[in-house]
Amino acid sequence: MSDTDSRGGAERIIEAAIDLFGRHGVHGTSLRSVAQQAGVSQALVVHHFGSKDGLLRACDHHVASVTRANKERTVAGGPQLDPFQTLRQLEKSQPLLRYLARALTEGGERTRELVDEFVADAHDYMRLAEEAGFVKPSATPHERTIVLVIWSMGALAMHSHVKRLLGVDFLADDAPPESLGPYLRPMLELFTQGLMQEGAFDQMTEMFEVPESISEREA
Amino acid sequence: MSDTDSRGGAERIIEAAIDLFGRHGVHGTSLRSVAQQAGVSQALVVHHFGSKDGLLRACDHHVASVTRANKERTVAGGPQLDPFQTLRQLEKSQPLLRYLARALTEGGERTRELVDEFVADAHDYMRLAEEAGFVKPSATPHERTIVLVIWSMGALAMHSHVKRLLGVDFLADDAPPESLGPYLRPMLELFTQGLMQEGAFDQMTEMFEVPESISEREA
DNA sequence: GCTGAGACTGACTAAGTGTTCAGTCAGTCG
DNA sequence: CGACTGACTGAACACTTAGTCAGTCTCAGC
Repeated sequence: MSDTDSRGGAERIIEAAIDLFGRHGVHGTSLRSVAQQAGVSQALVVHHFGSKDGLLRACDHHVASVTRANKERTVAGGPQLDPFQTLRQLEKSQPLLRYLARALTEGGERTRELVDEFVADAHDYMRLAEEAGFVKPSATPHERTIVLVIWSMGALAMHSHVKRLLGVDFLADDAPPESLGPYLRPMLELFTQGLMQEGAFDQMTEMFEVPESISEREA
Repeated sequence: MSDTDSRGGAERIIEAAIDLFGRHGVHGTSLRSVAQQAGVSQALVVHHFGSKDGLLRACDHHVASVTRANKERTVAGGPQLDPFQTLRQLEKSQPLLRYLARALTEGGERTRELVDEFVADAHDYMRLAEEAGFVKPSATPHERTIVLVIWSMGALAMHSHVKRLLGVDFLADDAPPESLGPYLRPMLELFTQGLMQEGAFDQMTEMFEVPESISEREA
């Protein structure tokens, strides 16, 4: 909306689209509103991206490239429990994370590729962390990693409830690391001392003791 | 759709609305499509519920009453790790769970009440399970319960990815309990043996426990 | 100068949206 | 019987939607 914006129109449009798609969903966002927020005409949006679906794909591609570029930063940061922690430290990460949170649930087939990439990365980190002696070995390492990624993604998708219930804002731009405490502290406690007493395990696993068909799964 | 439907119009409309809202979202569902699926005119929908928002509230109320009615069943079932497990055993629970999964993420303030209820219930269950010797005590029991509920809700919201990655379908009507194995087995393993080795705990909790250590880090 | 390409726009279209309204029909009550 | 109620409908309403189109502007290259 500012008179002097050095960035090109297409770039401003994608930025506005990510913000509005994340805020109100795809169906709840019109090309008009995207154009208005970007300070351009609606026709220009179609001119650049062909259609609303084309704009959506461009947004996905943009988010994917940003997250991919951050993989190196994640690797350098040592063992990581939360795959989105490094994304949070990006500048202006709030709209991007909000878009990602929404895409994870209503994206359907579109987000499949991105999620698979998160899982693959997490698998690498877990293997490294296990070799470094940070995490314990598992009877089903593949499934365990998937469950952990699902929980992280799910918690991101539930960010509004997390903020209300714990006072932890996953989308905050300038949140200091210790502000995540009310979420991370019980998580770390669960991941060290566990949740259940020893006896409860055998009692509950009986129900799921099917032939070891799943353990065949491997990459 | 069927010529002879004993149920009243309002009931059929709510059922159709829950199905379509859960499938395509609120913005992606028109009153026309709801009326068509219910085998009724669009005007009747407005006649019964006043507006689209009124229909939405009626759906929320319906879901809330069903889940509330199942609280007793949950209590009788003993210690429960997943607050949605009993919902899954309902007949025709698939549309209801899908609606719930979508409402959890895009419901915003609307779903606040329902989520708070889930948390309050989970708090009761955790206290009972702790007294029964099933789960270990926690330094932050309140936050721990919230985190567990958030993970459960988040996993439900991620049901499409869970199905693709683990072959576990949270929304399946006729799924036998052991079909949840690939999800529940690593979860139980995490909750008994934990995830991290003993040494890793102190190393990572430093960041969130003592404020002085952080100021030292920055200096 | 001129040409052509591409960013960019206002005006338009056809379809779809939630909502309004007048009115039909089957019952119920006095 | 007539008055009345409530479920139910078709047709219209005003509005928004994604997408089209003709045409303007800027600017590099000849």
